[in-house]
Amino acid sequence: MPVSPESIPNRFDFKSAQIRITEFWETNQFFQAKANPEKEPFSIVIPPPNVTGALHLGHALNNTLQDIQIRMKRMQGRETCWMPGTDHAGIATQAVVEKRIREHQGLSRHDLGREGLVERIWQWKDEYETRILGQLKQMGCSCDWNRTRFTLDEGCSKAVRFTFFDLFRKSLIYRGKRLVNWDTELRTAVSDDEVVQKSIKGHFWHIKYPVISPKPGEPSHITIATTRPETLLGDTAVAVHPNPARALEKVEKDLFQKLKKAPEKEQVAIQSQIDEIAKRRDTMLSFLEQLREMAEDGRKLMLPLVGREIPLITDIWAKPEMGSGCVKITPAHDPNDYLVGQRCGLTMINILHPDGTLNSEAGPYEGLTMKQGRKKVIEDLESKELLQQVEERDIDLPHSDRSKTPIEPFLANQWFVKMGGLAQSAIDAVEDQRVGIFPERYRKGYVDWLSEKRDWPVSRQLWWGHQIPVWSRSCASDAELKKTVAELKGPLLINGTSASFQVETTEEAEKGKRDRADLPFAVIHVCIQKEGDPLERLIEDIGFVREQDVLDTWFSSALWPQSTFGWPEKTDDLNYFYPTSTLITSRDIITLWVARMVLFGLNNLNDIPFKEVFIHPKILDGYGETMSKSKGNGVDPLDVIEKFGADALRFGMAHLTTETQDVRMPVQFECPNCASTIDQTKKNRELALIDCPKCKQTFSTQWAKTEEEKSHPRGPVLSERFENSRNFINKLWNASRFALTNLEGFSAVEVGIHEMETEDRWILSKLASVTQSVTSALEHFQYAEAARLLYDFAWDDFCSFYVEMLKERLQNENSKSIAQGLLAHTLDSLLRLLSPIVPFVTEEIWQLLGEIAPQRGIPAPDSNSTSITVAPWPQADKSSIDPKIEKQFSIFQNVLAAVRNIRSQQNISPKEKIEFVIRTTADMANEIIPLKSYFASMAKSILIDIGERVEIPSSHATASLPEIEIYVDLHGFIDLDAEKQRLEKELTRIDGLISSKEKKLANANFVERAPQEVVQKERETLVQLNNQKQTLQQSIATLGK
RNA sequence: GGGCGAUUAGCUCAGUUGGUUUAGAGCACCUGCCUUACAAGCAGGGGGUCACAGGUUCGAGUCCUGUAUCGCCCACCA
Repeated sequence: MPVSPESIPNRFDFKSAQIRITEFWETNQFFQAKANPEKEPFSIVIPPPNVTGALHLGHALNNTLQDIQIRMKRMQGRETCWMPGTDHAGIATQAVVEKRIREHQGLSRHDLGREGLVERIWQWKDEYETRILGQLKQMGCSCDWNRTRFTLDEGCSKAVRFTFFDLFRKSLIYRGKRLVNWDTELRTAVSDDEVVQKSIKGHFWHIKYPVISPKPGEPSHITIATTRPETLLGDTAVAVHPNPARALEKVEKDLFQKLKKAPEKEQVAIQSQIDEIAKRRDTMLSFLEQLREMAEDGRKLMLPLVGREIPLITDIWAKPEMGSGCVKITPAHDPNDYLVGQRCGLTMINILHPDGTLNSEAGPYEGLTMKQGRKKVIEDLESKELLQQVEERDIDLPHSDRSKTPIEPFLANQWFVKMGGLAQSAIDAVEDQRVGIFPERYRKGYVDWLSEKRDWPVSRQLWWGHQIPVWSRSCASDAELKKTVAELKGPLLINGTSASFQVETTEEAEKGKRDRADLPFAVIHVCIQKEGDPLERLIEDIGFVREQDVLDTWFSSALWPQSTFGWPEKTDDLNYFYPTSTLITSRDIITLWVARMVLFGLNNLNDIPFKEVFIHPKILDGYGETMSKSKGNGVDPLDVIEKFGADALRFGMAHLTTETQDVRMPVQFECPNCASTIDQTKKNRELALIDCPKCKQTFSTQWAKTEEEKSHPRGPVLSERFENSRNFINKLWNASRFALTNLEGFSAVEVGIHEMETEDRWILSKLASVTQSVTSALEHFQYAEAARLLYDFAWDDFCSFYVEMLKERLQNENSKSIAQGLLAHTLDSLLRLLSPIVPFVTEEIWQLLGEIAPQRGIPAPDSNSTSITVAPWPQADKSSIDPKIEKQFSIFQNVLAAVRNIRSQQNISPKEKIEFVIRTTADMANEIIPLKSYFASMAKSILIDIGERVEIPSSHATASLPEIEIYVDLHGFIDLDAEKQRLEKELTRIDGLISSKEKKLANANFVERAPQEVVQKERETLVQLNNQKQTLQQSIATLGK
């Protein structure tokens, strides 16, 4: 079928191409991976997106970068597996689904029950998983879709259970009472990583605690200050520092140290702190010492409102430099107080129900929420005149990242993973480079975080997740304990191979403080390795009850690289693809996810999960804020694909991924009525409706809720950043369109170097360099560099020069065949190099090219392949790299630019043909002559003479390059003023250069100490510049006549 | 409080081990072009004392120190 410009549209129709090509890829199963010992494997597991919602631009970036690696490696001949899947995202997903059910039906999870809620979440999951996978496919991600996994599926669940059992058996998992971050809304503990600090306006209450029967000279009450007065209901002590004098001294000393090093402007503040300490020493020290003695004397205080006697104790947590110097201790509701409680053996009183209301320990306040409780406590204190003072104060309060409600520290039973040895193994893996982290600066955060070796709380009081495979039973007495253990070991044969048990002695029992009958003596926990093991029923029969809590989402995510390849089974896939090659993710989950994958990989398989990790940037909006749907500044990748195409999205993403992290991307609304763009501001991004300033019509945003609002067409949030990429793809499309229309009758022939023109050798030299550097850039995750190299090569070298130059040759039957060969070859290589980044447009062109030029290649013909996705990656032909040719070509380019510049400055119509001569050395002339015909085609300028002696036109414009003088014949229509201006501007520039060179060379130090070749070069340049100056001066003088 | 990063044109960003004729691109801007691959294009142009102050060096956007501003992460004051 003949190809004409008319048969191919002049814009790449990405919409239809994407659909067609995606189908083509799927039908041919190009992305399916099989363990194949003949080939070297390359595997990546996707960071499984949460099924909480649709993918955003950050995901688009993350997955584009993975796909580029995958596609390149596939072309490089590796057996390539990109494992897709999604994450159940416990808290996050349960929270959104609960919220929705509450909003739509007014029901809580307790109305639905566990099974009901979980079923609803599965529905949600199905919906969003489909959507997410669809988005990935639309982006062109070349995952092996047959392998798609989910962190709650059977295989992952098995891996979770086996891992849990293994750790349990090794006593690396234990249950303990800990102060946890309690989310009262979701009624679950959340980890530290799911807590964010928010500054809010609050108060600082000073409350008087009466001293019980004070001795003469002793105070009648002690004042403590608190931001959370309601917690006093759970107070079990008041503390004072054991050595207030020393503590003050130490603080003072530290401040002096700091003062010495501090910059001037901070010194005043530090000095005033020092003064404050001194003042305290005078006014308060003796009082604090008196309190210390009272504490040592065992004095007690009366807890206001509750009427409980609490001890006055000494503990270093009390800071004499702060507040009143005394601090109330609420061990069950404050992390620091908890530690004090442990140190001093204090009773821990939990005053909260899991839903955040006060329990019976709060006496008359029972049933109130914390907020109501605070109000009532304050009122009561006021009426009893125990409130001494109230200050306004900004307080940093921890909030749950999920429910956005304040966190209540809460004492609860939780399961923990012991991190000591596991963490150390993960540290070692990175420190001895078995796992490489790029950019390297992220290693520090990883190592530091693991070095803390804080035990990992893994239980969540949720319903959506992996239920903890532990059955527990309380024993009221030592006898009962012994009997049950004997039963487990005996008839039930629990010996650690597929089931194991632990005995948890309760703290109360340990301390011999068992004064409450409802507290057990001990608890036995049984962990069973396999789901559905008959043992589950057997132990339930003897009173064991399954743990209701589920595991932290990260527990299953941490197993992702192994569970998806079949672990705990020893599958061929696992053997072949594990450890995976590369992990590409964002920096906020280096600790939560990356570190834990490493330690679980080492624990389960005694091998790292991946060899290298690449941390990519974050995409921010124009104000430097993170994009998110809740702010209204989020860009939906599908909107970008809709408007600019998937390739433009991908190329744009690659282009953004520089070593310098984080990219600002100003975003705009696009008016759906007139397609004009409206810059997004912090104000308008929160509006449901926006009036287009151009067409005056109204459009809606993501915030549209009411029917009225939704009746307006939706205006998507986009970024102009992708326009350039779209244009580039179209440029590539049109260059290919040109090539296709000019390759008719093409047959691949062997082309020797002697048959080539200068420009052929030049483009091959450039192509070889770009092949080399693009390959290296991508292998080192330098995406922006790779995109830039390809952009410049395609647009500047290939389109602007090479294709332009071929136009003439393709008209000539004699030279046509070689020109076609080079055109086909260069385009072919360019397409392949671009294919990982822009797979759709390159595939589309590849198919068209395959029809008209089934064979291509230089020097020898090479056959096409069915799809560019499986075509071999171009090899750089290093023998083509020819600096001499490149130099020669750049001289041509400079002359061309000079002539074009003269044309433009002289306002010569593009249609007007002009003539010019070049005065230059014989050597230089030889360089230029082979390319001289192109001055005519590319600048409508005929080079009529060149050499050492040429006839200079009487009326001319001049340009002066190193060793080259250009005289453009402007007989008659020269614009003298314009020419004079141009020359003088050029002269000023040259003069500037000359003086800087002269200055440099006049410096004796430079001449003596700099390398001789540098000095020599400067000297030559100076001579050159002076020559140019002379030419210019002469021309100016001539003009004056 | 600890750690990390950034600061280059109006905007968003490049700038490899210090040395090409005195910093590049895209967008935006100005001038001229519908030149049969591409107006999502072509040709030309204007615009930056590389945040500031010191230092090292023959030579600094690039290396070192300090300052300022911004951002992120971690830990936190009853």
